[in-house]
Amino acid sequence: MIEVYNTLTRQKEKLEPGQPGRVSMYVCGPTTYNYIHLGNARPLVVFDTVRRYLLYKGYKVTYIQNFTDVDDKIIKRAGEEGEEPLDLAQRYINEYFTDADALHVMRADKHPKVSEHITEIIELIQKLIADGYAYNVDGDVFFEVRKFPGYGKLSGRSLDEMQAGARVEVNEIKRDPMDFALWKKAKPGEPSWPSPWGDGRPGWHIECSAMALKYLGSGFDIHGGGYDLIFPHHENEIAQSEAAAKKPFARYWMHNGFITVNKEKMSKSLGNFFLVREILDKFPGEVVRFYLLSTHYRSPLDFDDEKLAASQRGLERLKNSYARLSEALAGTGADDGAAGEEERQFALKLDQLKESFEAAMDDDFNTALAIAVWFDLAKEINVYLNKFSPGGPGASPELLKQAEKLFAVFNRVLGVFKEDPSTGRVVLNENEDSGNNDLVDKLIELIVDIRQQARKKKDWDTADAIRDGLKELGITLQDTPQGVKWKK
RNA sequence: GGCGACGUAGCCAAGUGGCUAAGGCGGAGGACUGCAAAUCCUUUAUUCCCCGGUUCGAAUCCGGGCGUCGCCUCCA
Repeated sequence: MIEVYNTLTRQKEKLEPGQPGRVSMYVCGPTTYNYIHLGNARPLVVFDTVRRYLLYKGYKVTYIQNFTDVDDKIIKRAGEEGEEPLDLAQRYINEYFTDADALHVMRADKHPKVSEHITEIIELIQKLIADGYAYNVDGDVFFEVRKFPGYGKLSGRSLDEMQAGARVEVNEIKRDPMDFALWKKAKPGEPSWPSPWGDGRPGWHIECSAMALKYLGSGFDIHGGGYDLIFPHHENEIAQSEAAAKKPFARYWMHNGFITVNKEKMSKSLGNFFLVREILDKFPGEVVRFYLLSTHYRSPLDFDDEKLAASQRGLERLKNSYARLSEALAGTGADDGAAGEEERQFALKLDQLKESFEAAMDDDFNTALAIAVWFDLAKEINVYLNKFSPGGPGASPELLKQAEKLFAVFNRVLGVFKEDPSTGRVVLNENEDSGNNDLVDKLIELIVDIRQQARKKKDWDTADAIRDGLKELGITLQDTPQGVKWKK
């Protein structure tokens, strides 16, 4: 049984999809006026992981993530760069996929764009006007919040409370300061579309309502996004959608916590943001993803290079264990396969670990705990493998395969390492450049050979000098029982 | 001002009424090695911000205090 923390009810609830065996999800995607930053990346990775776990549990998942390609910030940026707003938005949509791919975020079933859903948006607004929830003031259309009784139910505040704060800009043409724009009258030089109220473009909130209703219908299962979207964005989505459809919009609202820098929210206005691709210059995507999942999704996550580096070292541990496993598996030829006490223990552990992993994920997608279970798996693999010395009796290939499979399952759910689609096996080093630089490789091997000759003669001074010298060039040598391993 | 979240080891981070307070990084010790490196193993919080209270029993519940952060305006 999966439990989900629902922002709407402020508690964990049993996940019961509207249609048995199917889960529909809508996640608010980025406004594409720049490369995405780490704060944008968190919901992508978090909800991608939710999706992956639901798939693992056998649900058919319909996953929609929009792009906001019509927006004030896009228009502003386009003006600065002398580019058409829609072209600029499309450019960053393409760039988005580069980053998302690096983080192993699966493609949504549909990535709808605002600019391609103007018709649906207009129809929705028309309905809201017809039903008395919205009004047109000379080409600007607003949603009248006082007409929607449930306004404030998601963010947990009342209209009166919000106005007590009274930091809302005064806008004479609105009936209530909290009313928000559904349709904005066109200004010269801005992208606009014809509508019954004159040329203009959609307000921010209406797009998500229109697209979610179109692709998932009202009463779909999970709506996700960042914590800061609760108000006003999601509050307004609920108001519009439920006013129009006369029934609940989304059943479970999930919100991820912020990425912080020195404990302060990472945001564009504070200027303390880090672009995903800047980070990817220093760390592989799998490390970034692993780091993003190392904390529960609702908690804040503080970012700095040190923490990523710590994650990277932790990930090495997982990789090593899997590499050892693969090596052992390749080496186990003729084995008695006798199921001794060691084997029974190990088999039992594997079962327990699988259960623990699922229990962690069932509990509101507790990836931090799930990762701990993953480390436990690595340890159990190591402990089991340590019982066998090279040349002696081998480990059980059956169990090793089972362990490998479990590792791959954990990996598939968390999406950390790439997977070989044909074998289902984990790919540990997707970014390693293979094959090129033949000459350099050959030179290194020549040097290594010479060093080996020195070592044979116990000429340690020469051997160490070569090792130190190569190290300074960024090449590390390891003398192992299987021979010398080197790494650039 | 209104509303909300959080405070667990040197650092990160699970756990929210009861077995020995997960896991990772770092540290320490050991195995391996010519020495290293890498790896593996072991170890690392008598205690969960502080003070009261409830309870047979609290990191976990309640009250108060201190501190940090967030939302209320575009933001993932």
